[in-house]
Formats: sequence, structure tokens, C-alpha cells
Amino acid sequence: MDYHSGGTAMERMNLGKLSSAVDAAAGHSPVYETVVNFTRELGTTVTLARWERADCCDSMVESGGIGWVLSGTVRKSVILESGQRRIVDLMMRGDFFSLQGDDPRAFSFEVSTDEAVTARIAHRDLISMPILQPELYRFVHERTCETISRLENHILVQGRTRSAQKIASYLSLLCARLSEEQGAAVELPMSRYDIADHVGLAVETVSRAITDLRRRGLIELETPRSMAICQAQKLLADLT
Amino acid sequence: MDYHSGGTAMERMNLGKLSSAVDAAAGHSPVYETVVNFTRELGTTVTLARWERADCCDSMVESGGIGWVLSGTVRKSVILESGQRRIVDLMMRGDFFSLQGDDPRAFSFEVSTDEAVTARIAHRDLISMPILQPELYRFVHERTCETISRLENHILVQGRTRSAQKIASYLSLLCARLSEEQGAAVELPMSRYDIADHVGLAVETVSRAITDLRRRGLIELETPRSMAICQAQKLLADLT
DNA sequence: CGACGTCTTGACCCTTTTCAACCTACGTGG
DNA sequence: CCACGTAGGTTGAAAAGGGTCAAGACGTCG
Repeated sequence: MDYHSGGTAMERMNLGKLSSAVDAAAGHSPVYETVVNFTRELGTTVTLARWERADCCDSMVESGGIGWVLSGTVRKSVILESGQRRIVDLMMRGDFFSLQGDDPRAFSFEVSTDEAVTARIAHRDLISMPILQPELYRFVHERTCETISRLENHILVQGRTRSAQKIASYLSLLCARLSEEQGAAVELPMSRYDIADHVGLAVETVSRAITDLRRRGLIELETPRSMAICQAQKLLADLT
Repeated sequence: MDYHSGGTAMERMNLGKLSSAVDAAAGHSPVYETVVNFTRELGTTVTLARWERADCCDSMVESGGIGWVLSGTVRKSVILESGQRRIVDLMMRGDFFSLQGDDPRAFSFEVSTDEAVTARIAHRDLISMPILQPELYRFVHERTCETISRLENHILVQGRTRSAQKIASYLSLLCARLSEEQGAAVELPMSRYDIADHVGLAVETVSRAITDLRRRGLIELETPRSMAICQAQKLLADLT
């Protein structure tokens, strides 16, 4: 077990503790189970870390390699020269992401839920993996392709020209990832500001679009953060 | 050598012919050399195909796996319910992309240059690769991560709020990928319509933005398709 | 309580979309 | 050879949409 040091408010974890972290993530999905198994099988190669809300996980990036999320939500963002923040990706339970230490774009990773547990393999360990653990390396590749799909989906969302379309398709995808059951209320792991910085709209526009969808009865908001999709088909179809 | 059948206007190729296809792609980059070597080393596992302008390369997708471009430009796109086309990714010499036969999003691949040469490994061969050819599989993973970077870059471009910013950052990235030398004139592998469908703007807005950049002296257009960036720094800095 | 962050709403202005026209290059067929 | 159609590109004017600025509501935490 490799104990990583240098995290800000991060708590070091070992594989024994993994179980509790995993149990905390309610509503296991089949894919998520395979990710947990993958993490266990890696043994000492993997580095676990537990983070709290708003923690900056930049210490992960240094050694390169790949990372994934076991619980909670982590966002990948960058600050532009203008001072604006852009969120590039949003990683939730089971999602993988690449860690490139030498990336000139200088992305940073932050936790947006109360807590989050991440795992990672350093670049040096990834190098020897195809020979030592070919099965596991294959799994890495599959998950990496899934990351590509996730990004492609987001490109399709961002490609929408009208704000209501953007928000509708964005929320559809987000809710589908957050909960298997259709129509269930989900706790959004991000603020309106986060959504705005992710889809490329002004906060006010995001707020207006969400209010609009609520008035039309396509979604329901118990609190601003707790959302349920009422008519999944219509939500997408109406706003073509 | 696996001869692929079922391509539309595709010409079957073998590895011997690869050399001529590769030589045709002028201005080799170090990364591209490694991709060519990778292709050669794969031997009979790889399937090559030569396509002509506007060819639809959907036959590639069926067997799943991964593909990459040896010369020319291929775009990955999808038709929305509304009939609009959205271009999700643009692959050029050396770029990899994932092929998922069972993808419900039903992407299609088209050649946008006079000709293009692609290579691919079927899913079934990819499965046995980590054990049989661990070195090469590692290379696949690296290139896949590069694909993630490419998509992330595009998400950043799409996140820009003003059209001049979008087009400026889009063209900067595009020209950097097309030519190593700064300020050289490049032949754009896509029409204004393609650009519009890729960044999420109306064609007219794209045309106006480009004209605007030309008037300001940031870019030069010999023909609408032949473009040179005059002031790379300023092109990006001005439009923050 | 007051300060703060989050979310919402309103009014106004600017940008982009839309619709229309026009231009050029190119290929086809009379 | 020229007329014609088509595809790609550009430009203009009106309409719609989103950004910006300003203000206020709400909950939480010290």
C-alpha cells in the first residue's frame, strides 16, 4: 500500500478502509462494482485518498498516471487568463480521468461534495502494468474509452444553441449518471455557478432556464439542489 | 494482413502500401513517426483502408475497437433529431479515436479531405493485445489519453461565450495541429459549415467572425480555405 | 443579528440567429 | 462555347436570445 503524502486536508486511507467508503456510496451499479473490484485487485499499486468539500486535489496530479472516483464528485477545471473559471469535466462514482503532470493547461481538481474518495495509479506503475497485470490494464483502457464518451456527450451538450436546450440535455445526462431509477429526485453535486462554468452560460441564464423548465412541469425542484426529472422524453424532445 | 471488406469507395491496402501513404503526408512530426512504427509493428492485426473525399467510413465501426488516422482528415459526427448535424471530433494524421459498435448515439465518420488513410484494430484483437503485445497496448493507452486532451481542448473552445473568441481559439488549435511551423499558411480541412457544426455557431456567424479577424490583421486568407495566422499571441490575447 | 454565499428576477443592451440576397468557382449538359 | 445548377462563402437587416448590471430573497454560519 502506497501512502500518499502532501494532500491538503486529505486523509490517508488503506484498502481495508475502502469497504466503508464504498458502502457509503448508496445504490451500487454493476459498472461501479467492477471498478471497486479493480481497485481491490490492484493491491499496493493503488493510492487512495479521502477528501472534504472544496478540497483541492492537485497533489494527485504530480506523479501523473490515471485516477478515478470511488465516492463523491470531483470537478476538473482551469482558470483562464481573463480570470474566468471553466469546468472541463465532472467525475462521479466510477468515473476515470487522466492525470498529466506536465500539462501546460494546468488543470486543477476540486471536490464538490461533502466528501469524496479517489484512487490513482502513478505513471511509473502504469508503465509496468500491461506486463504484470494485463487484465487490469485492459480494464483501464475500457474505462478510458468511457471517459471519451463522457466528454463527447458534453461536447454535444455545449453544441446546443439555445440555453433551454443546453440545460435540459445537461440535466438529463447528469441525472442519468446520478441515479439509475428514472424520475427519482437527485441531489445536484454542483451549484448554478458550477453549471454555468461547465456549459458556458451566465449564471443568470442557467437560473432562468431551470426556472423555465420547472414552470413547464418538466422538472421538479424541492430545493434548488434537489431535482427530479418528471418527463424525461419530453424534456429532450420539446427543445429540439 | 487482414483485408477489410464492405467499405463503400474504400480501397483495400496492405502494409507494403503504407509507405507511400505515409510519405504523402508531408512534414512528419516525431509523434507521427511513432504512430507509423506502431502501425507497422502490429502486422496482421491492423486493418488499413484508403478513402476518398466525403466517403462514409461507418464500416469501420462495426467490429468495434480503436482506429487512427495515417493521412487526411476524418470527422466524427451525429445527426440530431432536429436534423442538425453536430461534429463531435476532428481527427487528423496521428490522431486516435474509439470505435464503439453498440453506441446508441450512432456516430458516423466521414472523410473531409481529398483522400485519407485510416487504420484500426478490431475489438477482438484488442482483447488479446495486453498479453501478446504489452508494449503496443501501452502505446494505445497513451494515444487514448491524447484523445482525451483533444476533446478537453475542444470543450474549452466551446465554452467561450463570444463568437470571435470561439473562432480565434478554434483556429489557433487547428493550425497548431496542422502545421508545426508558426505562421505558415495551412489548408483548412473543413468548410465554414463544418466549423459551425463543430463549435456550435451559425455559419453566418463563423463567416463574420473570420472576416473580422482578417480585417484586424490577425489572420490572412489567400483563399477561404487557405489560412495563415499572423499574430498567434495577439489572436488569443486580444479576445480574452 | 449581520455577513456571506447561493439563487432568483427584472430591465436594458449587445450579440447572435434567422431569413434573405448575392457572389464566386466549378461542373454539367445543351 | 455558354447557360445553368449547385455548393461554398459573404453580407445586410430584422428579430430573438443571452449577457450584463442591479436588486432582492433565502438559508447558513459565525
